[in-house]
Amino acid sequence: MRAKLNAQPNQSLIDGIATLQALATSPEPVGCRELARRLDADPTKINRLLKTLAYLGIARQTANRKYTAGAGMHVLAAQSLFASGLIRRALPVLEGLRRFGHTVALGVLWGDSVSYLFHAPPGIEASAGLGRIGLLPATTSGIGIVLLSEHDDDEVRDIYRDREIPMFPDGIEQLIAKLAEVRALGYARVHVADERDHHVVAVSTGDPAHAGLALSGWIPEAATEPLVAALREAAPEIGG
Amino acid sequence: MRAKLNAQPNQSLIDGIATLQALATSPEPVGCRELARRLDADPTKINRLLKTLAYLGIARQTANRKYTAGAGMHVLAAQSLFASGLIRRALPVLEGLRRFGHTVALGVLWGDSVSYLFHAPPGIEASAGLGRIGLLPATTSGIGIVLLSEHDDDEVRDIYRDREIPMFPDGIEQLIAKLAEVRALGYARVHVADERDHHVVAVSTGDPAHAGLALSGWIPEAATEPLVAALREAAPEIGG
DNA sequence: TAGTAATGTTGCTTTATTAGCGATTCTAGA
DNA sequence: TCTAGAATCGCTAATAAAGCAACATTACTA
Repeated sequence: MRAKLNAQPNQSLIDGIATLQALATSPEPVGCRELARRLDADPTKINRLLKTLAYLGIARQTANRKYTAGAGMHVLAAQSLFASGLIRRALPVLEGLRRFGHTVALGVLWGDSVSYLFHAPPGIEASAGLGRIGLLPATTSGIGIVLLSEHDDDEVRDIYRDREIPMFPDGIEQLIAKLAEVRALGYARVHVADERDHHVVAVSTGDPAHAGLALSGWIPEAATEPLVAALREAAPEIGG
Repeated sequence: MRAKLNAQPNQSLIDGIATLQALATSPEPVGCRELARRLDADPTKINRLLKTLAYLGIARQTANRKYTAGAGMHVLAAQSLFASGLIRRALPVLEGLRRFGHTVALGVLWGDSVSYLFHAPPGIEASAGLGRIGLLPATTSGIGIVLLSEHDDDEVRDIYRDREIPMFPDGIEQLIAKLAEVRALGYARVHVADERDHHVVAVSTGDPAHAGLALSGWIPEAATEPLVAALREAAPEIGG
């Protein structure tokens, strides 16, 4: 469930995290004004937030004055991903799931996006599955769908208010109906959006759910159940 | 080099990141008042910062009202570590360095701490090297020492002002002298603080340096040079 | 089960921080 | 060398944040 705004939120922190998010999702170092344009914010304000982040070591400025993630961001990242045990618990479990010969994925939902912590098709080294895929729209992802289904319908409506919804051309009601189906099933089965007749099956992990686990590939309807059972067996090992 | 404070830093963002750092480095979910005590800050302020972070998905509140990292933190972490390419570039390089039969490590410096992104002794799976070690005092680590040596002496004095320095009982001047030695050599060779006659050799990577690469184990003086050469060859593959 | 202590959160008011405008500095490219 | 765009600064007014006191919630013990 998404937390409600408290009585007196800190707007500077909201702006600062938005700046940091934009920075973290930029594949290349980015300039102060460009970032302000992306955020539709005043350049002076963004400059001050970036300079503050740089002072803290969360961001760093490259030789041509552009900004990118700094060592402090990597330390925070390591703490949250590694020291929390999420990746450490997950890697052997994910390795085990590869026995089915499908793509194995672990992802987390943030707003309307899914970040794939791990995504390994058959044939590549497990450790190479880290960071292969970045952020994708949540509604284009089986993991995204199963994690969205853990939200209230009202929350989903807020996330997608006045927005086109990728893969759901009929809009919010189509998405809400799909999420209801997923809730009833307890897992998501989604058609992959390419020419192959591939599907994703995905379950959530953690209580409350904070990550999703998926297998994808050529999965006929009849093969769904045993794969879901394997995912459900694996999920508590990761959820912590 | 540590960035200088700009003309108008954002104090709320500084406080917010301090709160987030304290949260990320807590091995267990932590309560609002406990966190305020650790930060020597007003509980109301910390509660508001935490609530704001929770609203953003960076933190989440557990069932017993304590706070821990949330999905948004994991997404930011994944973006900065994985999508930036740091881990993806590093893992095959680190795997290659294991041919020497020593412990291989990659770490980043933040303030007075080193976070080990990777630390794999001989005999364990490379992917298990992620997250094995958390935060350590920088001065107890070869990687910390080599990265501290990239700072101005004044910066180092600021970091350690009025503080005891782990492994440097004679204080700041002893540390400054060691850092000067490391600068002259271009690498760090540090005795491991246990009963074995083990040493670490470490070099920095990136320009400006933002991570350190190390080998540790039984390394006689005569074996230092070829190991340093291998580290120096490996470093640009990671530094990006 | 009731009481107590600790914790989490709110409302209000004051104050300090932040925002934005205009100016200045810096850098890259022609 | 000049120009344009980007980065950053200084100043001032406005608003957001801080802190105090009060209230709400929870957990533990007798």
